[in-house]
Amino acid sequence: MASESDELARFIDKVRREGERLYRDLPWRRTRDPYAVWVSEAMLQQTQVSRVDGRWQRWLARFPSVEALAAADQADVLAEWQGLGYNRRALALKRAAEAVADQGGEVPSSVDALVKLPGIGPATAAGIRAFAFDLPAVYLETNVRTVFLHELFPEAEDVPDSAVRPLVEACVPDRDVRGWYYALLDYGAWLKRTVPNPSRRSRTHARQSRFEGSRRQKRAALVRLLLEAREAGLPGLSLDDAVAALGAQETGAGRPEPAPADVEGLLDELAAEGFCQRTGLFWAC
DNA sequence: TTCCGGCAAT
DNA sequence: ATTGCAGGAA
Repeated sequence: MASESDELARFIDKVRREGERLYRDLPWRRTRDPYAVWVSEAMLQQTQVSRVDGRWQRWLARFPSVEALAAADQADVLAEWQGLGYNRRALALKRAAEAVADQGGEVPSSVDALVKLPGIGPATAAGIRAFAFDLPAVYLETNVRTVFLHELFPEAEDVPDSAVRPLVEACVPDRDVRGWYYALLDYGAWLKRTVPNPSRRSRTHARQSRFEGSRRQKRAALVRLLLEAREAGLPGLSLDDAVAALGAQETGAGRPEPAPADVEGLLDELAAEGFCQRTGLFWAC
């Protein structure tokens, strides 16, 4: 009689086989340097492998260690991040590096210590544990979720992570945690190109609001303007220049130009988040 | 729950 | 024009 553990054992065998068949020799799999692995995890949050490849190498060449990143100018860090998206991740990574450097420079390996660092949540903490330290971890992210839903919840809809997580936990191997999760990631990534995205049946799955014309797009444009002003040797970005640039962007796209007060509000929010500092009618990073 | 970037594939 | 991405924080 087929027990639940038999089903799980067959599942594990299949994932191992598929993982071997579909193995991706990604650059960040060729290092065990915790900092380098951490940077890869941070970059890969909501960002495709194809875009991180190249940028990860360039980042490590420029900021080769926790100490180097901690000592770097934040604006340089932000500039190096451009194109990866979600600028907050760069700020969090920089701040976390400063915290780790203050604590002696060793990247922690416990989930508790990792999650205390800005920008590191349960998934990233588990990724660092598994890939850098080869330690047991419950790594539940989109590719892993895809595999479990496809294999173990083939018909279910609106599946909560609370139903998936115990299974992920039950599958954590005694040895080669790293290889197990590589297999899950590679099989999951392949599944999404092969069958209708199983992750869509997760309760976690959410559609994102439209980017074009969004507030998000304006924020990103302002960050670029701040970096350009700095690059040009200016004391900062003036409200007038920001209003003009954003106005041109919006008008060119057939949208109404934002009011100066709105642009000022966006800049002040960026300042409050630590992207820049305000002095009078100038914002500098 | 909502917000946060940017891009390639479709 | 839509989709989804090795998620985290407020």
